[in-house]
Amino acid sequence: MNHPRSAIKEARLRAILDAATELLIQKPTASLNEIAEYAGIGIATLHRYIESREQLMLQLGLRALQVVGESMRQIPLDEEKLEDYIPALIEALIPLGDKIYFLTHDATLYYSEEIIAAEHKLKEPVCYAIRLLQEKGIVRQDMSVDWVWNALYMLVFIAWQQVQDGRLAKRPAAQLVTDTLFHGVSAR
Amino acid sequence: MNHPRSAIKEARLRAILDAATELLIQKPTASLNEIAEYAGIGIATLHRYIESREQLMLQLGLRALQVVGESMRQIPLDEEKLEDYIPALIEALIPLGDKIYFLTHDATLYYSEEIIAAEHKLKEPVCYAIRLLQEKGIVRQDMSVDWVWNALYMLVFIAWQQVQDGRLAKRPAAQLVTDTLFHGVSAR
DNA sequence: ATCGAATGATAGATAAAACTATCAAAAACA
DNA sequence: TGTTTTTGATAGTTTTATCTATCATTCGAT
Repeated sequence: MNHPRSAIKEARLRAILDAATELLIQKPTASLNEIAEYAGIGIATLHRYIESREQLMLQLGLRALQVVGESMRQIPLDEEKLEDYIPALIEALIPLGDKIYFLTHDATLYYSEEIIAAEHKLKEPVCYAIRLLQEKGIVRQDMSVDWVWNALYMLVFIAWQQVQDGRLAKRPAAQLVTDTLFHGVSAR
Repeated sequence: MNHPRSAIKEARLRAILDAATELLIQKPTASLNEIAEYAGIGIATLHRYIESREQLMLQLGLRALQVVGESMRQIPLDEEKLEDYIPALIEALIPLGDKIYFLTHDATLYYSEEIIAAEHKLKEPVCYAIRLLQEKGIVRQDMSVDWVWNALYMLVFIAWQQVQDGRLAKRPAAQLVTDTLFHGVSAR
């Protein structure tokens, strides 16, 4: 029994997922009733589109990873201009903060093998790039690839948060993350 | 009706909170029953010590902030050796990762005014130090104090996580965070 | 305008966790 | 040892959110 069939239904499902995302960022404990209300639909209809809360969260997580993955694949890993890869990546990732929000904050997703696998697959190309950068002497070799990846990820996330809260302008955010990641907060 | 009266009771309450902390890190969705079992006490006794789940979470959060605050107050803000402040702070903060875990991951705590106020009070002295460091030309002035604080906080947290997972040795963790915070991941 | 599908309001079933009450057994204390 | 307090097991109540069923109304395509 596949819930969505036509194109219209898929669009509506997308709208529901968008609304859920938006509300859950404001209020991570929002119930399905609240989500339905926020999306402007009846609770019954919500249940016609999603199988369960768990499935909803899983979908949000997977969709997030998918969107992030697509953005990431746009960035070319050019051997010539290797040092441009990370800055370009950051630039692309910053606006997606809302999508990855769940991945860091929803406890139920921690257990999903599916999510963990997808997340791992996602970081792979980035880790590969980081390894290359280390070999080329651009990134420190005494820091693990994993550490660099995590630092990158976290900085992107807090930048997005600050933009969200209006404490940081959108435009300079990417440059700030890049600067901080590569050179830290030290003056000169 | 104040639940804990004698010193023994307070010790027991502490033990319960410790157990709860430990379990909730492994399994953020653990029920009170599971927590009681993990702590090796009956569910009825657990309820004799805590008023409700919400109160438990609040207590864990406040206790975390208290512990962190105490550690932070140990670090002297010496005008002479201003540049040693942050490294010393990081050194002191790394082992406390488990205490601050909730503050970043439990959704119910987001709403507590009490927590938010305590958190704000906590960061104040650090932000003051960061401001001084900026004035002395040690920290970049084109980055907001808030940004530096968040970067510091996040790096400490991911370091603790990696130590926890055995992906990073305990000893070099603080140095790694300090290095990354001040000079980033760039080689040379 | 009409027919079939989709919706929303409502009422209610189900499930799971939080919380309470009770009482016999154990522990603490004097 | 005898008394008081605390505990743990158990059973039961309350609460809350998820999920289902129904049906009159609305929407959309023709």
